[in-house]
Amino acid sequence: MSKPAASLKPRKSPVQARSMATVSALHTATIQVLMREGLSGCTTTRVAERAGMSVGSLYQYYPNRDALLADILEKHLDDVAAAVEHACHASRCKSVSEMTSALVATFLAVKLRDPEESRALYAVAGERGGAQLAARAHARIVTAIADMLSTARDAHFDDPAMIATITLDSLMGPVRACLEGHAPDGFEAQLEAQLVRLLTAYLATYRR
Amino acid sequence: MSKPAASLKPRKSPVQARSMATVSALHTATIQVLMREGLSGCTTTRVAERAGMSVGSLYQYYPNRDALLADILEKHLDDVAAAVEHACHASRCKSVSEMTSALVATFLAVKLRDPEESRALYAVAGERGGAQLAARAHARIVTAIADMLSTARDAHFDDPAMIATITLDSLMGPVRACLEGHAPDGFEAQLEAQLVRLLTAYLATYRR
Amino acid sequence: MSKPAASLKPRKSPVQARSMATVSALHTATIQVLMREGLSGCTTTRVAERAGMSVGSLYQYYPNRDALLADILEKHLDDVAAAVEHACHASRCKSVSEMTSALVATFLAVKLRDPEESRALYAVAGERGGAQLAARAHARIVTAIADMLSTARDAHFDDPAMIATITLDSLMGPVRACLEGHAPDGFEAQLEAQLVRLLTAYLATYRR
Amino acid sequence: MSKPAASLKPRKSPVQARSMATVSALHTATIQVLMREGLSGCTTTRVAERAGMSVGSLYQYYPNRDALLADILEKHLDDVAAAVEHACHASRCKSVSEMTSALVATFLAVKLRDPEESRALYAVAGERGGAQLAARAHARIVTAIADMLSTARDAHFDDPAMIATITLDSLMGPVRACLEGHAPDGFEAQLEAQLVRLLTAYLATYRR
DNA sequence: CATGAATGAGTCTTCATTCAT
DNA sequence: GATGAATGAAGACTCATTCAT
Repeated sequence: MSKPAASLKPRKSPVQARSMATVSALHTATIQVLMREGLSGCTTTRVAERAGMSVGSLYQYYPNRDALLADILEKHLDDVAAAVEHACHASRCKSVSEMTSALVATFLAVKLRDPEESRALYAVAGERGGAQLAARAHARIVTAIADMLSTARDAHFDDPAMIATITLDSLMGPVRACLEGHAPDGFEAQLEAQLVRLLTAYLATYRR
Repeated sequence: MSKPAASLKPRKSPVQARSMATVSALHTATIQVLMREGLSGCTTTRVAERAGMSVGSLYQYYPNRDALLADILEKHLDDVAAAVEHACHASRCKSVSEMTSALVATFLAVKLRDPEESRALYAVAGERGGAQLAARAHARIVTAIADMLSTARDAHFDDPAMIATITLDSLMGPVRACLEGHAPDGFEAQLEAQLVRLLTAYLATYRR
Repeated sequence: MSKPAASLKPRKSPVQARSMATVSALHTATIQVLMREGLSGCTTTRVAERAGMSVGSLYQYYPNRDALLADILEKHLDDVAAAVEHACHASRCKSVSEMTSALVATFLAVKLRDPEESRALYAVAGERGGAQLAARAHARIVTAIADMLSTARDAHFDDPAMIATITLDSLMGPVRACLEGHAPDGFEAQLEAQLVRLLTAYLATYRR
Repeated sequence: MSKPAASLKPRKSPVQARSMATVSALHTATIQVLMREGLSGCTTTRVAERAGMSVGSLYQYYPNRDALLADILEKHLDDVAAAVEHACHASRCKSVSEMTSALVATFLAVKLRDPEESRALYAVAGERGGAQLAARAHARIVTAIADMLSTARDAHFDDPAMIATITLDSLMGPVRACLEGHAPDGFEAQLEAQLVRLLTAYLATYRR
């Protein structure tokens, strides 16, 4: 992820079974290499090798390295955003406490489902193209949360977008820390309960 | 920050005035290049050039590029940790509300004093060696917060380390988001107040 | 055109109608790609694509890229040589002035009929295998001109081959310059007249 | 010579003795590789190797392959143009016959001084960037010849530029053919005399 | 026979690092 | 000590060619 990158879009739409398998292999391989070697060690050769194919094949599916990285990042972010949007929608008109529980549970579920992947992608999100994708996903999620909060049965928010932003970001902090390994033993076990407590207490200050 | 890096320690202890000035110039130059060109564009030649010296001189002070990056990251993290430790120490035996205010104010002050620098360093922290440094600083800060919380006049924490971790991480989330630019207009203005509100509400749930 | 190229000959003799059409399509496509993308941009894939077939099919007709390029060059050179031979034969026993007019007219006609093609092929002729083909065609044309000159009604040449060589080459110079675009406006319009004047004056110095 | 080529200018001005030697070595090596391997075989690695240095060093002096090729072409063309300009200037106000002799002698002298170099550069001149350089040099020489012709003591030219173009191009044709090896034995020996004869006869048709 | 995905050697170019001056 | 030219391994990417479908 750097430079001006001609096109970040994949070259072929993976319609055929073969293509899908290949793209999927690349996806997995990229995550693995990213984890093991870091962003700068995530070379096209290494990814192709790990995916069991030649560099040439990689370039049959992605026009350049950045497009590959952007693609896996985007897919991940889309998953997360979609999951949160769904949860938020389902929790409309509930109480703040219920909203919080659903949000935290959902967020942890998607983010910690494949911790390796989540962790590996933080590096990608930091770079040029990745930052934009991350920003878009962030905005999308903030909107979903804000919309949900607006319908809270037992609270009123003058500036839902701001509250939603704080909510999301203070949720992401511990999740990220957890993924990056800054966490005492047994932290993860209590993570959900603590986050629910944190956010519930926060949002409850807006109870009407 | 990559590869197995022989030694990440600076070559000379900056005892002499000259050395200190040189190292300082390198420090500044590195941050600037990091900001302008990104991690991968932060080459030794460019850093040396910006610092007004030759590459050869840079290598007089650091055994390799990673050591340089690790050094500036470490210094930054030390600053932050020291500031938080100081604030935490000064707030011992106060009320949860006072603790929260002090902590948030201090954290924002150090992190947002030079936002560019903070942001640039996230990329460094993401790579190999940086993660360890970050973990160490994180642990140090958690300890400081936990120690402070243990003395809270109006609350009791069974597991101060866990609470401290959540506290710190949920503080870092919004700060990071802010640095990375995912923030609506006027977000920063309200940031401090909201974070105080968030953490105060959270810690207050442990009020005795 | 490069490397040691196993065999430069087409794989099949275009006996069948289908083959002929295919080879012809490749011929056209190659010229077009050559013109649009230059020699180095003239890839087998692009040629096949433009010819409306797959790379695999291209390789059914030519053993390698060089053979394809050599083939189109050879065809062009054969055309030119044949035209000149014909004109020279038809002008035997005429006056120097008539010979000159016929030669110039014929040469310009074939070379400028499709200027793009002629130009594109110069690049091909420059490389390895192309030089030999060009040399052969050159020799053939020189012979034709020399034979014609030997029969001139109003002049006598002691060394017809030498005179023919000078004649041909000094004709090719302006033609090439014209094709390559080094030519003032209106140059082309006067080209034929000037070349006739040039060569007539030259050959007339051998008038008996 | 292809693509958009950022900058075609050398990176350092070869002011120091060392630099000059290095650049000179690259110059020679490039010509040699160009001759032996053709334009497409003239790779940066090969050139550096032949010049007895590493690729890195080559890139210390030229920003990319095209700049290297353009530079040697430009130097050659400048030499030729300068020589012709000088000769033309020195022959002002002479007779057509004297002008012709001087022009032909000068042109052959510069072009055949180092035939290898001249020949190798034709391929370079064919490509994108090279064509422009060639066009510029061509125009410069045509102007020089036209200016000279205008002052001819024994002839008058209504359109000196056109005549000069024909003159130059019909001179270049045989020279080029000679360099490319399309020439019977003993051709070169008579070349000068024949070219003088050719051009003198041509220009004499404009005698007043 | 046609197809086009797969291959991988080979290109250009960069950059961390060294060392002669 | 400082300098910066030289090095060359390594990376991104291309493309001629093959071969399973």
